[in-house]
Amino acid sequence: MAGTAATPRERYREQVRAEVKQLAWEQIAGDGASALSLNAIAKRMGMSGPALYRYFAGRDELITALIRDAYRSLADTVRNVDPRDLPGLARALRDWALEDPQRYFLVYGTPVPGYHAPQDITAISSEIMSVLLDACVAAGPGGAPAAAGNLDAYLEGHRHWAAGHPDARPAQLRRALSFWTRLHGLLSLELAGHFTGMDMDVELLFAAEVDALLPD
Amino acid sequence: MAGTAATPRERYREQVRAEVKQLAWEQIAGDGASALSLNAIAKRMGMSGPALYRYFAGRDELITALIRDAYRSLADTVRNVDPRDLPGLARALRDWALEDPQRYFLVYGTPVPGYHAPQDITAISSEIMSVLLDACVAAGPGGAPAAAGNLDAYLEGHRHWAAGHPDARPAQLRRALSFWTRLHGLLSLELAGHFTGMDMDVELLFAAEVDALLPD
DNA sequence: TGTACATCAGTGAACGCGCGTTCACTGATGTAC
DNA sequence: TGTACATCAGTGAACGCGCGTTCACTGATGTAC
Repeated sequence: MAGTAATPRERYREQVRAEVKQLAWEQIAGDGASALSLNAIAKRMGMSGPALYRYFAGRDELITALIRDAYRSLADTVRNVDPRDLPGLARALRDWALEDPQRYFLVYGTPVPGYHAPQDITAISSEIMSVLLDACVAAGPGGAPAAAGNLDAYLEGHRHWAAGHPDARPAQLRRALSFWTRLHGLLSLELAGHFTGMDMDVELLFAAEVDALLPD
Repeated sequence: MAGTAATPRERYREQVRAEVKQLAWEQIAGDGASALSLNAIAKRMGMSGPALYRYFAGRDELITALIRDAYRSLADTVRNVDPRDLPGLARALRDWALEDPQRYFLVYGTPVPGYHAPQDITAISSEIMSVLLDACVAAGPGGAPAAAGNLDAYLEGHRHWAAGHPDARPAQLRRALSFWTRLHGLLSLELAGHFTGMDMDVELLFAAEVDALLPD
């Protein structure tokens, strides 16, 4: 890796940090991010509460690390997909979300009260968006030339969020935005349990929505 | 109204209950539902904590009442729209969401940890869905005959959630589901602040998505 | 209209809990000569 | 290889806080005769 050979102490430090995060995720998986408690984690590790302050400056730093890891994990996941395979990208996103719903919510759900993301996290966020744009451009030309309300014209003037893709046509930008928002809508409703009473095969809905994004 | 004439005491009770809920909403608007505290509300009312137990059996009952009111409010809002005006319905939903983001999240967001909705709330939920279905049927026949993965065939066999609409065609059921999930995707990402860094006119995106749901 | 009683709103003290965080300290591990 | 010192992990006590909830009680409001 990038760093030089780690001393045993450094390796031990990283190991304990990882274990803390691991237990934090288990805690979050149960009751959500707002239930995260340093003392509870310490207890499960067989240590006393203050010991964790050797590894994290406080609760906030731990949450930040978790959120960063979640973004990083998603970014790595989508970058592992063939950049020309839009349905594959959708499937990867879905699998990632179902693997750990609370992790998904930490990224795209209700914001944690009073928390503001540091800059490196927003960087990972646009890395994800960039992969999405790649796939949406590769999927071919966009569909209908212009949607109502001249959205296409607007997008021509507001494509700063797609800075790495000056070649993308407005219809392809639209496709990326729809991909993102539509799939998030389905996933978040599913993960929140809003389909449970409906006896609905969400995967089928998901596939249909992906299909609607592809050229005829 | 339905009840008989209220005694002064009964009226006072309702008044205090309403004030408690009002302050609870203000608290939620700031820090989300998990930050709701009975003691804090009592303090803001100039009363001592235990006094609230005259009006709510506990924190859980208060949250339940708030969630019920939120669902009720949304149901009333959508029922106030011309049942044939699908774009109007979309606009009403959007306005309602923007009016109080946390109220929207209480209905469609990350579920409150450890909370299970009582039956009357799921009833209101299907009331909302029913209005949606009305508008989606009235909007005309569905678009393309069948999406990929024979979703239409599946929906013919799984339309129990649309019990009040035996006349609705599969393409119209699809339209309702897309309406719900797509607009939720946009709204929840917007309310969670995921568009803020993008300099994006979400209302335009919203209008375009609604447009895409209408027959050509 | 007045008296006797029941109902109910609200108080204040208390319980037990878990939280994040600080601080002074003990022991073990590593480093330098 | 051995000694002297510095570094660092982890402990235990403590602080202050706010939480939900219970309990016995006071005082005011309503009801019945």
